[in-house]
Amino acid sequence: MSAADETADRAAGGEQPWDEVTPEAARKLLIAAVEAFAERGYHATTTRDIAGRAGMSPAALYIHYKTKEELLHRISRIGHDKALDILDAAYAGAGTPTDRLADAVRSFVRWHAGRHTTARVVQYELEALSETHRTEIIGLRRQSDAVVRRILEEGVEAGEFDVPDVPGTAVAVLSLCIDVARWFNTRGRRTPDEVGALYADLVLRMVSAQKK
Amino acid sequence: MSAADETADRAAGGEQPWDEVTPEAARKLLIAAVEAFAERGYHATTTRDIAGRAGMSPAALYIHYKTKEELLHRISRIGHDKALDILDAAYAGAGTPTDRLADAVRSFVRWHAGRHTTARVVQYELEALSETHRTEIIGLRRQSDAVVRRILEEGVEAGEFDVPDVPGTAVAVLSLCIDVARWFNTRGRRTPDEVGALYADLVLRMVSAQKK
DNA sequence: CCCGACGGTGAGCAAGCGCTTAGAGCCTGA
DNA sequence: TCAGGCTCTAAGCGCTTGCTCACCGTCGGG
Repeated sequence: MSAADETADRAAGGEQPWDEVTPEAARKLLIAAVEAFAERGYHATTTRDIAGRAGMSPAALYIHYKTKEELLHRISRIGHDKALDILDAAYAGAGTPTDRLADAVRSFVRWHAGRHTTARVVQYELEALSETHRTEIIGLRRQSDAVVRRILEEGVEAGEFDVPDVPGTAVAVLSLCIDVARWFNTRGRRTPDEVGALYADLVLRMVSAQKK
Repeated sequence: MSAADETADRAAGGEQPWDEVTPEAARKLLIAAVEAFAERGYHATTTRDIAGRAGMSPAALYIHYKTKEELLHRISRIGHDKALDILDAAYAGAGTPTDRLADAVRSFVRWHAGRHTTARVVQYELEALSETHRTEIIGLRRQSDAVVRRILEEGVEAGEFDVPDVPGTAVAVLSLCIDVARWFNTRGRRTPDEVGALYADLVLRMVSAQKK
């Protein structure tokens, strides 16, 4: 990946992903699976389809992954880690709660728009995970929720936010951002950056203390 | 259904649904399908599962529906009609744009929470529809989008709203409401009414002109 | 009193599914 | 040079899937 690509990619909401997946064949299969799952859904995707997209035979899949479900779990786990990283980075950032909430929403939305293929799988295929894997992932999601709630609480304490219902608003903010993965379309008019900016503005309006 | 049930149901966001589906066996199958699709998703649901929930043999399904996909289409069509009705009613209502937007969000969210089983199928199983059926349904969704956009425009004209990006905000508002179907849980702390009220408040904050 | 229509069942077909296995090709190190 | 270990494939197994078909009970009208 060139330096220019890296810059463009970071602007789109994430660095080159899937680097952590090795060897290359395993990564190619995983990327093929992300595309297929995002297009048709986990259950409508066949192992033959995944292997075909990766230019390999169906049996090749089982050298790198025990089951089709393990593939989904790897995708879901990496994606949730990334999403949580984004929120944590915004929480740890400098500035007022207002700045940090705007930053969190902006970068979180940018990722869901720019990587909407991945995000769609990560956010909407939880039910297909095994019991064990699902509870693991749900733990990560609770952490995301906690980060947003904490930013809101700190904003309220600082007198910057007026939020009567912090847990409810945290759910709404996260829900708003996550659902970008469902409707966002690369062929649409907006770039991930633009959607991120729009959403950051909308969320700030939702929580900011009214000047009367 | 008793009068008390009807009142409780209307409060939950919709009158007794599926009345339009006859005969009774067809309705029982359809209700069973809604439950199964909402729980596991369309592709993970078998015709044997649907028939089993309805207390019938697998073959019975094909007396009332040509294919499994036709069942999904009937559900999706009826659900989208209902959702559009709710928005239209709010649009046609009395009061200022502020009142009507609050009403739209409140009742739309109440439906997505109270009937989240149905709503989940309606909102998240579009991809499983056939090409023809999907384009039909997408038309209905565009109408919903147009209604919200029109309320926003009228509010801006009336000077009640300050919305720099009307189409983008309309998408965000609808997205926020729709995603309730994904996370809402009957065993959670909030009633559909409470979520509706919270969301109506949040949306009004998103669009209302700031008093400075 | 019988008859056709209707709504239902039990059994099962063809196709496609996730996954396995036997073995081929190829790289690596002694 | 070649043995041992990886990676990958061709073939296919056992099972489930959406859907069909021959047949059956029930019931209102002539």
